[in-house]
Amino acid sequence: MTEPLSPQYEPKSVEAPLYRWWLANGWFGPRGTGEPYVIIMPPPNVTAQLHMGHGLNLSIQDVMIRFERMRGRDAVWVPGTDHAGIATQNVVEKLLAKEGKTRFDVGREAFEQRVRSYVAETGTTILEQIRSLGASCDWTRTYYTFSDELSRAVREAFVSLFDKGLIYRGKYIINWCPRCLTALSNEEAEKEETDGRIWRIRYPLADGSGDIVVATTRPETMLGDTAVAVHPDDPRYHESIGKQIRLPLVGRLIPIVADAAVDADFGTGAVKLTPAHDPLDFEIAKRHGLEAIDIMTPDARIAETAPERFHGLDRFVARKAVVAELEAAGLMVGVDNHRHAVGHCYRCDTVVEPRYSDQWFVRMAPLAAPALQAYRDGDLHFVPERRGLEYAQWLEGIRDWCISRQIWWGHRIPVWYCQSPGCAAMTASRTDLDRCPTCGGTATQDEDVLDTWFSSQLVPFSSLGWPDSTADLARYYPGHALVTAPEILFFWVSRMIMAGLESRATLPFTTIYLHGTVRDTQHRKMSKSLGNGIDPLDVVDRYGADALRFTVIGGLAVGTDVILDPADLDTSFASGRNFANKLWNVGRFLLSSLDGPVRPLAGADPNVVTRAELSLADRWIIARCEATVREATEAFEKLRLNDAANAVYRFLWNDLADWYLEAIKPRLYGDVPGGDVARAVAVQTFDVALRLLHPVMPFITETLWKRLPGRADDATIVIAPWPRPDHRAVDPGAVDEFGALQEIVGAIRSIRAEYNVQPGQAIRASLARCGAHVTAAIHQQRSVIERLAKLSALTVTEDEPAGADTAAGAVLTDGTSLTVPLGDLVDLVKECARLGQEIGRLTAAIGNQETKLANEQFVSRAPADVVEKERAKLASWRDQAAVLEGKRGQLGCPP
RNA sequence: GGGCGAAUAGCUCAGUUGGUUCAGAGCGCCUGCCUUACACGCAGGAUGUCGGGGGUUCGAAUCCCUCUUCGCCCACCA
Repeated sequence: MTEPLSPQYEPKSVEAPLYRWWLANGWFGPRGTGEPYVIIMPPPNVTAQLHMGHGLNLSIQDVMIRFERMRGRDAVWVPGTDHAGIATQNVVEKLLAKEGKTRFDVGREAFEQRVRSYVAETGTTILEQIRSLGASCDWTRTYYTFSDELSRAVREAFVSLFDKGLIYRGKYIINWCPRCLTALSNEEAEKEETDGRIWRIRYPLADGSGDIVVATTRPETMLGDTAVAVHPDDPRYHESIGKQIRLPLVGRLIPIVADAAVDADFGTGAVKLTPAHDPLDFEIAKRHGLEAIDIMTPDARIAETAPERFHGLDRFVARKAVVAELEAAGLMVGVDNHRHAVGHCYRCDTVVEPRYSDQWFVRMAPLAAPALQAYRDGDLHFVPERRGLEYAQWLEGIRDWCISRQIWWGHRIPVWYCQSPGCAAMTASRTDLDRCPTCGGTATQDEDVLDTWFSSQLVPFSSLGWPDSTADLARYYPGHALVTAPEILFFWVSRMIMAGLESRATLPFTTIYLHGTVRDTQHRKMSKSLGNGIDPLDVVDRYGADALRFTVIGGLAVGTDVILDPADLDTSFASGRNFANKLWNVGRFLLSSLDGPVRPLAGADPNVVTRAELSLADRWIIARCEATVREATEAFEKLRLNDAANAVYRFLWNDLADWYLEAIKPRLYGDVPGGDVARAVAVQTFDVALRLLHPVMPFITETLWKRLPGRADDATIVIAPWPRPDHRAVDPGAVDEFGALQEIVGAIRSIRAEYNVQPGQAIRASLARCGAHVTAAIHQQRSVIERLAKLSALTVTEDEPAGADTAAGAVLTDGTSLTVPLGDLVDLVKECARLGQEIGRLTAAIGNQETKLANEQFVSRAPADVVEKERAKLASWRDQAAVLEGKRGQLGCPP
């Protein structure tokens, strides 16, 4: 750890060994003391590869957990993976497809085995990738939603809900994915606005007395029609109610029924009813005792319940065939374009088919009520706040949750059916059953598995040992924050809240941070299929994890998306990469200037640096450091992570590096006295800044911090104490006075640039009309100003210096007059114009200000302090303008 | 169809309670510099009807109304 530092930061050589060192020392684990602070990681799919969404999500969580850890909390970040039922099954099915097989060819048990071994191989990949970002998880608690332990929790939750009557089985219209061959929950059927068509079809009355025209967006479903419905009060159809229709193409006789659910104003006001394939139709049919004819096979082909010529046709092929036949029969009245929302499978994007089938459901209303109440009571803190409204609205309109899936990869539903004809008992059980507990007959388990989200909703407590009463559970439940993308607010976050309230009678967390999405420059979501993704591992490899983290955190306004350019990583991650390098060089410079022990700044040590020894620059950087501590701490607390990161950035770059280090170089080099004090101040403020930055850039801060003087070999910034505000460091006088010096230096630099003074050429400058404090400051920091503005001499006079007829000049905001004699370099015409322009600007401002202050309304109604400030402003501007006029006079400028 | 939000520099966005952070930052752009920590750098610059219109107010990027344009969530008008 003591080899010389390279001029350019090389994250690759630093990060991996450092992470191993952290792990070896167990600093990410729980301390067991202090108030717990717990974050449960949203489990990535067990087959996932790290993408930028993870990069963003994990960076945020790690910042939060590291911040709280340094503040002394017993910070525990619980990582895990999700078995991801449908998604994982799809992956393995694709592998099988390459061998020309389906899961049905290999059989259920062999398939499950195949998935298990696949997951065993790849399951640790994503966790390894997470480590490369520097995530300070408690790896001893890594969970997996399909482990034996969590499977036991799933059974417990299921049976408990079943026993309370909150889980039931029944035949309803559910969302069916014909590709995945399973039922989906409402949330898993993503509605997408789609341009479609709506056809108007003539249905003839059986008695030949006329016809009725129905409208439909899915003509193929007519093969399963069992009625036509109209509104009972619709005068157009009053006479038709109760009559029979001869269903075209099929020949079946179906009734016309009246139901208030029909909207008379939509379409033709008459709805064809296909109870087996539409939820509204199903509802109406139930009320009228109508039959439901399922005309589709699981893979959405026309089934044998429809006329034979359609058998086996894909639903969209059948649609064309039905339309063609209806047209040929002269029954097609017309077709219109129609934009409507169509459900798509969230895993494979196939159009979802509403399907009548036997499924398991969770009764949600009783679970939703307390979850909604918690929000209304203000017990849930959403970031950004408006997301809470979405949460509440979803709960208000909650519908029962279909939890059974007709796939093979997942927690088998723990329900056994008695095979004895006389018994047929249905038993939910925590343990496997062979025999029916009622009659002792053979019992067989339900074939379906549970929705993946049924298991992941339990992780805030199942990952801590529930249903056993473990010490972990007692200490680390409930947790505190939950950080995730808004897409899974309903899938996961809401359900965790309901599950926590149901199983543990406590909210699983109280802060819900919902971050934006990572997008490309065209604001498209990054995706494999678009090829616009950024591989975080690639970014880490090029620029380091710290650069990635700073870039996303620093650019992350609360609740907004992060825009990155996949085609230009250099530019996308420039801010993080550049800052890391800057920081590296600040550290390199500082460390190289330290020889021997550095005196402490505070404490009882007789060697301590006293306040009297501090120069203005010292007091200023200490005050700025103090302000940064306050600003960053408050921003982290409010989860304004970008504000915190940028506050430290500004301090380190714009204050410490740009001004302070430049100011103390002569002292450090020994050219002027006070080097030991400067070293002490620089080391202390740098130490503080490193700690403030550590949550965002853990690797580089640790690397530099460890090299600061006086560190033991096993010292780590990971658990270093968070800097505390120190009122003794607050020093508005130093901030003002050093600010005046900065303005002076800036003004001289501007003039140098304006007149192309060679960077190496020292020039003279003089100041007049300074205030007492500033005069003192100038005298104390004369060498600093001379150095920073590259001056050969700086004089301070009461009045304007004589012989300034070949000088450039400027006035500072406090009225200080700056004169820079440049001899031949000064272009008099240009200088006159420059001063004139400045005067013009001031004159305009003075005019406005005079009008404002002449306004009786303003003077009488605005608060006195505001009026006073405005008066002072006016006076100051007049003063400045007068100084500039004087300069024009000296130069002999034309009026 | 219901609900919510956004529009500020070329790009991505800050701007928290209406008045000294009030017009800002980063990236990009222009000029000059390889000044013994850093060219992934230093110094100096340019750029805006704060989406349009109306209103409230002594005072509006900030509050209200309206229009326009984008975005998000929800939704069984077939």
